[in-house]
Amino acid sequence: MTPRPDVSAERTVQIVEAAIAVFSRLGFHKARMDDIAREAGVSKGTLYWYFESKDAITKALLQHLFEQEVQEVTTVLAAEGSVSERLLALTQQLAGRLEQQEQLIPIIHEFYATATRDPTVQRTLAGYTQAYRELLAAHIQQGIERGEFHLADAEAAATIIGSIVEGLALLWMIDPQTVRWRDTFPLAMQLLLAGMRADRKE
Amino acid sequence: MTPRPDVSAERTVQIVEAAIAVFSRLGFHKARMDDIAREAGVSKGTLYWYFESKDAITKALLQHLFEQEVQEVTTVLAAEGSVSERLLALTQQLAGRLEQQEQLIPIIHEFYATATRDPTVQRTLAGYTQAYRELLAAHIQQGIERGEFHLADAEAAATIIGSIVEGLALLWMIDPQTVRWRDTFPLAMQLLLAGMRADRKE
Amino acid sequence: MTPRPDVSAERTVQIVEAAIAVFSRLGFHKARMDDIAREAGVSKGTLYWYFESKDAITKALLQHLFEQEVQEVTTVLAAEGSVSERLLALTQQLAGRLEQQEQLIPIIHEFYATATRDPTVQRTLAGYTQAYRELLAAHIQQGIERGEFHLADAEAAATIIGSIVEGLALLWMIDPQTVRWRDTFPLAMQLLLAGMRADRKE
Amino acid sequence: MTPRPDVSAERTVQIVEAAIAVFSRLGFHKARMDDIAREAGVSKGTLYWYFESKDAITKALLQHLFEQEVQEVTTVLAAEGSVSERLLALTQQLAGRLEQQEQLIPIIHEFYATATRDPTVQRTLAGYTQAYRELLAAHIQQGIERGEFHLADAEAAATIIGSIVEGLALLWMIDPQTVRWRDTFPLAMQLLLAGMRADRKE
DNA sequence: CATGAATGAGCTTTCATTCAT
DNA sequence: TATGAATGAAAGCTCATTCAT
Repeated sequence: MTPRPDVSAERTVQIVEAAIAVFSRLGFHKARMDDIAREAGVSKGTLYWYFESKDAITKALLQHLFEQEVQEVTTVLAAEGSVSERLLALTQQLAGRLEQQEQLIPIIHEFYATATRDPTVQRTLAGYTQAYRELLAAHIQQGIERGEFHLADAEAAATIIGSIVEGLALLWMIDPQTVRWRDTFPLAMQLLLAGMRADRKE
Repeated sequence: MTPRPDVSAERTVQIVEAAIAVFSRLGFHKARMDDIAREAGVSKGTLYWYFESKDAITKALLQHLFEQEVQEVTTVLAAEGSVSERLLALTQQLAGRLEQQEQLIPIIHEFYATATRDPTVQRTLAGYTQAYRELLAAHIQQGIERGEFHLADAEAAATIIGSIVEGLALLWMIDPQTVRWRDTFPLAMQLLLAGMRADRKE
Repeated sequence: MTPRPDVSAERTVQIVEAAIAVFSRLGFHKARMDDIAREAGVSKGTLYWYFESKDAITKALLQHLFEQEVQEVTTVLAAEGSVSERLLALTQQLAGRLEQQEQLIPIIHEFYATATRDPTVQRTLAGYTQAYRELLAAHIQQGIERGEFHLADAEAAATIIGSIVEGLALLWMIDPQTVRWRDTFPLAMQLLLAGMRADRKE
Repeated sequence: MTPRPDVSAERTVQIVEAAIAVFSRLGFHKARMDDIAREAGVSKGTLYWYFESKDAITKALLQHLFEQEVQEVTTVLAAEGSVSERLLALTQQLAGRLEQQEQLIPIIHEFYATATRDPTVQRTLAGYTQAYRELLAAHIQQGIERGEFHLADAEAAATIIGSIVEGLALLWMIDPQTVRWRDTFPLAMQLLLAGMRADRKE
């Protein structure tokens, strides 16, 4: 008669978080369902009660991460100030995020790599990156209209910013010793914004 | 008893190229040694005659790919003209290369992702990206000394260019429909170069 | 506090009938307790309230089926007329039953097959087939005593009739296209009865 | 250079025979691939080198048995003498075979039971039983033409004989204590043959 | 040098059963 | 009585690697 509290939601989170921990430690392919179960403090069967498969856990995990990311970017870009200022603020925001989630970057890249061979993954990821780029593009367009930037193609500029984010994270993953994200990202943005402000004619 | 010619070298290349084909088709984790053997037209045992393990093939493969790349970049940057012109020429060069090697991008990303967990891969890849960045940095430094750029940190600028290359390739992999590498990469370089030429003061 | 009516009996039947439906559809080994629960419209826990295990459901199911069968055979054989006539009537009866219960035949065969390895199943099934054969034997014995049949061993003859029933059902299960039970079973009985009536001397 | 002798054929037989032993002991569903491997004295991997799956082993096994059976029946029926005599000889032959293969009968029935749910199994089994029945039918037809039998439908008679064979084996499987195959099968054939010889008019 | 049969640890997923509520 | 979340032992299959020939 006493309805048990619905633990479904928290169990799901619990499992996803365990998966994040295990994937961070071992990577997707070396992580076994047993590892995730042990980390989550539940049995292997419970994993399958809440998720269809290992892949399903992975997808939930990444969805979780991407949603957070788009959300944060939205918030930062909604602040006061010139578009340039907001974009520079974004670099700080993302630098912080990267530092927090260091160990997740390889998982994300493993997942990226599967996009070419799995249309569902492809579509999901493309959806997120498009949302991201559209968000940036809208702000850049605003900057163009306000006369802040001299630029024809806001979309392309947005893609370039996205590329720098992803590319720096990637180089950092390959070579964390030498690549200094914290300084380099703001510099990149400064140079890019300077270029966008400049009256180029060639 | 005429000594047979040493077929070692060509067998090695044959196997590496088979591995490239198979990895492209299936990805690293789904590619079986049997697949590579069949593709190379040799037996599985032969694979192990020339390579210690699947990982060893992988490393040879990466070497194969990156050596070519660094070589080409070196050549392009050795051309006549201002540093800006040479860097813009580089964008053309790399765009062409990307188009030719579409199918390799996901493999390379799989390896990037493993770098965090495999120190050998890490070291190999870091070595290549460093070589790449140093090459760029040297040219940018030249540009600074000639007064072409107003910039303190040639290394950071080199990293930024590298990031754009890698980041655009990544976004294109995720979303080939929307990301237009051919146009975006030159634009990125133009904006960046404009920024590097500008007298920034903040 | 009016005592609720005992729903035990109807729940039991409800579950057994659900099991029949599910086993028919999927076979014993592929049928999961979840499937039976869903089919019965109860929870999996309820299944275990009424039955100890999947095997217990199975045994109840077999009982359910065989009790009906022995009952019907008894009724048909209790009719008026010569033993031959009654046995021929039985063929009509069984042919009809087979047609109604087409989907049950494979399940029954799965249980037959397990008899060798499960003494309980063995005993249960052997009990039913013995009851069946004794019933037939009693009637055949009557036929012998009345001079209708020239035959020494009523038991063996009963077993033969049982064999034809089971064997035809089996062949029909294997090859429903070619085996025409409706015609073949009466013919078999006619030939057998003719043989039983004949004065054989070898 | 010295070609190794092809052990493929004998390995296959070795595995099938191990499977027969294990299936006899445990039944199809309880038999694990590990059990078969251990019994055959090879590794589990070797099983999969020679057979695609557990099912494939089962099918090879049964094909083996059925082919033998049809072969033996063909041989016995090719003997001298009246059709009646040959059919009676067949009962001896099959009784011997049954005794030898006692433990295989449950496996065969497990397989029969799957026919309804697996069209491939269905087709295979139907093929064998048809071959069997056609063989019998041809001989019975001969008996009809020679005036040995008074009978319209040789096919149906063949099916009846087949039913008795299968049905007796089935009842014996269920109740080996009470069903006496050795005596009952010849009696069944005698009664049936007597019926086929008799001038029936009802 | 080359072959390919053989190995066996490892992994995901299934599902009968239990038990707190 | 009834529920359904939780359990965990299985089991089929894969595949990098080895090694006798």
